[in-house]
Amino acid sequence: MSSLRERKKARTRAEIQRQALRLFAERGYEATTVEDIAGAAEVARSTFFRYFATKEDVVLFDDVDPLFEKALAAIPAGTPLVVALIKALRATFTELDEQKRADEELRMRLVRTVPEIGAASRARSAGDVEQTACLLASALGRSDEDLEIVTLAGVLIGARLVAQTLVAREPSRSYVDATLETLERLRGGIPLFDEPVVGSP
Amino acid sequence: MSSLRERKKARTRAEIQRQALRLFAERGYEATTVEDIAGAAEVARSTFFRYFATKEDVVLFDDVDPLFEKALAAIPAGTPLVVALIKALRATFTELDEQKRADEELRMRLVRTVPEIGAASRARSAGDVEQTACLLASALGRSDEDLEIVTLAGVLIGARLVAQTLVAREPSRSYVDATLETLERLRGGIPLFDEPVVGSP
DNA sequence: ACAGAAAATAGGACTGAGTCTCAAAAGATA
DNA sequence: TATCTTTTGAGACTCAGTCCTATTTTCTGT
Repeated sequence: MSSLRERKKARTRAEIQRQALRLFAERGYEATTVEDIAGAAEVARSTFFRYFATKEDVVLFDDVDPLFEKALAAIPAGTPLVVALIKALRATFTELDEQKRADEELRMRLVRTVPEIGAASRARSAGDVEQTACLLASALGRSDEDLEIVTLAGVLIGARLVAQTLVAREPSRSYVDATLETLERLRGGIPLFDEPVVGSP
Repeated sequence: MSSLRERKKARTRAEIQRQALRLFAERGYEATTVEDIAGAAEVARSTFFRYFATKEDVVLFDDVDPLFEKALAAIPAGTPLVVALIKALRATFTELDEQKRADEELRMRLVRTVPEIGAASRARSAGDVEQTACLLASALGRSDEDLEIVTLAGVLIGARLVAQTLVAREPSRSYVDATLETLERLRGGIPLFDEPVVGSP
């Protein structure tokens, strides 16, 4: 069913992305203009924007959420939620690595390295509370209006932010591991919540 | 110690932000250019960028945080952290005058409403983890490298996001109340963490 | 009170991202 | 082949953000 037209489109898209990643790696993200990328891919500048809405988008093909959703739904009923989340997270990322390893390396490095891309990535992946609440609601068979569901959604997004912070502090670290560790720590309850403050001297 | 120079700077900054928020409310975020804002604040375009690094920053800039920080430091030593946070939050907002409270409301509405601002706000959340961790570290007399501190910081940011969601659902609601309620709920531990998932049918 | 130092501002030039339009090219259809 | 549709190229345009310089405003020492 793939007409010549569709094959060409796919090839153009891939080529733009390939050249973009190559140039980002060579000269850096800021120092590479969209015009450079278009030129390297032998395409007009306006064509670039027909394939990718923004310059960041070349780096961010973020299909993680739907994959995670699928993985979570596949966890057998009766599993405690935290465990289910942990398993689904592992499954998602191992599946992701198998498919596109070479480019994925570079992509991750750019996300960690270039502040602008990192910010864009966080803005997308952090998602909003409502979205996560929906996910949890369907996982637990509850309503997404449920205040407990919403609260839990917030905590989980917080956990992701913590993981990102940990990776930022120690870039060699795996994001998945950092997330898993944070979830594990939260299983023991929210730390320090009843610790006394020291006050001002 | 506040020289004329510093007072003027503070006034200029406040005026730019006030005009910006007013214009955003009137014509929308996209439809308002930095030049419009500068003009309304009777200031040069380049001056705008001396006060705010980006157009988004004019919305994200928050002069409530330092107030909260002060309020937290004023809580007597020995108070459990959650209680201290709750008290400090209350104190901060009762202290705000009518004008600032209204500005704060509008700011929050824009963060929820304009996708671009929401994204920028989320993108900064990770940085906020570090910042919040510092705050908590000094409140508890610990190091901000402490993993428990960082984790707690993430949870609190999550709580803030939850509060925003609740206000979005029920706009008549006060943001402070929503935050306080969420903190109270979290005192009882993270809800639903060990609830069994239903799996896919 | 006044001169000179330090800081803030206005104003404008410039780069690059993102949008839009239109005519030409390539592909599909019959 | 002729014709209709989709994709592309090219260029004009807006606006965010950077940078530089001359000018004004505030501060400081005398």
